[in-house]
Amino acid sequence: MTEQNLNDQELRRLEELRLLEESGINPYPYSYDKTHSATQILSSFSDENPEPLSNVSVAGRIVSIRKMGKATFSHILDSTSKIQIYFRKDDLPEFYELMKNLDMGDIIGVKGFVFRTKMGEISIHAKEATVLCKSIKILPTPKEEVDEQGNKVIHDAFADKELRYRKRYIDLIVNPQIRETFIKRSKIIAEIRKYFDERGWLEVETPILQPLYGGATARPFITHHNALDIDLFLRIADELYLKRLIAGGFEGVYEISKNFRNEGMDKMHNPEFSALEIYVAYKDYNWMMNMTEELISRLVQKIHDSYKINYNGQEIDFTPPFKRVKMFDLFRELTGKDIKGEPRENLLAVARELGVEVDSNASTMKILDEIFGQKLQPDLIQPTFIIDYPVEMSPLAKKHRTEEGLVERYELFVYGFEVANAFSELNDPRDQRARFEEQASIRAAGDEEAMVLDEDFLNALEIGMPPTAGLGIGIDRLVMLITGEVSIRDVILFPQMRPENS
RNA sequence: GAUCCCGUAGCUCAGGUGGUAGAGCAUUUGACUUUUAAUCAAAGGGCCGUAGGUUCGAGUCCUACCGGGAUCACCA
Repeated sequence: MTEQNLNDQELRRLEELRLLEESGINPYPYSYDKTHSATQILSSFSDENPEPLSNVSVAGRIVSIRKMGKATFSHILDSTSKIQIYFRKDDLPEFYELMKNLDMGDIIGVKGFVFRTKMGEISIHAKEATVLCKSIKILPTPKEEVDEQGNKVIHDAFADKELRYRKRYIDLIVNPQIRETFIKRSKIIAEIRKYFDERGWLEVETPILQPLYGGATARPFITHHNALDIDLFLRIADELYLKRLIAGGFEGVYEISKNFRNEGMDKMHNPEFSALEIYVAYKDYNWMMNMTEELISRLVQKIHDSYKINYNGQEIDFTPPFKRVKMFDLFRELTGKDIKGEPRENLLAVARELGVEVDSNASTMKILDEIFGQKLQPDLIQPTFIIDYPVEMSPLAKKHRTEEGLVERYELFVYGFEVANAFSELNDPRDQRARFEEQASIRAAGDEEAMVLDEDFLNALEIGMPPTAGLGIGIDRLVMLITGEVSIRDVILFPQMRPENS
């Protein structure tokens, strides 16, 4: 921060800072004893008995100032809410003088008594006040109005998305609804941990730097370890490590994992994102489906106090049980015929008939995926489990116990996007090796995203992994649904951005 | 990666067919001891994203680049 780069307002604030110090004030003191949060005061004040709140202290950032000569009204914002402070020159003459050198954005502590103003707002009448931090840079100044219907109207909101994402700390200060979103995100994750911990499953940490990447189909980020002089990959998933732990004897493990995928960014994708994976021994995908339903509906209930939410203008009902549909039954509904096991050429013809855009050399798996993605997935608005996928689409899932050519896998779709993916885990090492080899040939044919054979993971399966059910949930998308946000950037505190000065 | 749109004061935005920049909030000065988008009076504040080009003259027209958004493609 050089003085040349500052505008007139900022230079003025530096001058105020100097004046404060000159008058013996430390503008950056070490601590402050606050007795209450703003919310605690607002929710516990009673007009009949204000006595319990006759001597409180609060701290927060000045977000509005209305000076009226020898009295001033101001709102300060703490982590819970805004609260109005009433300053009278008669009550604190020295601080009142000092207030000339305070601005919007400064942080202060206030001691006083709680009362209700003529206009009906619960406020603190200041008896003592302390500067806790002087702000040099200017905050945006949105104004809040309450119209006749009692609705909040925000004027001049800080709305520039680029600035909001790059300077999230400003966004959090001036856009209270964003703060709410991230509080909800934290609650959702805490609730997930609580649910799993109650059941005795172990939260574990597995490597982010992996010598081989696996557990999903995606292009990885590559980095280099100097001491070992080897390239390492940032994980695209933690699946293969968690399954090693099940082989190692843990019966329930989960990890909330940052994964990294070197692919495009849009409102559904950020290069680093959070995923939950959980593996439970001696269970299958049917059991896991019930667990998923219970977990997700419970999360919605905890946040909304209801199973029904509104997402992007659409009511979504998370009341269990969720709809369950076999994938090929959906295909049958769409096409009027059973396309399971059809040769590639026939599937291609079906796709063309439906107007699905698909490359003529696309694999069987790709064609099915395209038909599903373009024709079926967008209509899966209400929570729906899609069950039993073709084996080619699922190299880590166990073959179906009765259906030839399928695996025991389901995905949960809500509002047209995938929220969860789970299967009865493949634990036959011979089959797993064959699937990896199949992936290798797909890779050789030019698909960079096909899975890489992981010999050590196969070794773990050869040592023996019990029957296991596994589940992955995209945390960011789940948070989007539950908080009503339509862009992943609004549920990630610091979304990836291109650097400003390149 | 493709297409379209955007970039003007700290913030939100105006700036027909080219003629050296405007408003509200914020800031400064003054008035005001229950206001709440406080109000009233006055003042200051701009590399108009960057670099070229056309022109007597560019915020405005053209080109490239930088950054962002939306849609599509790719992708869980």
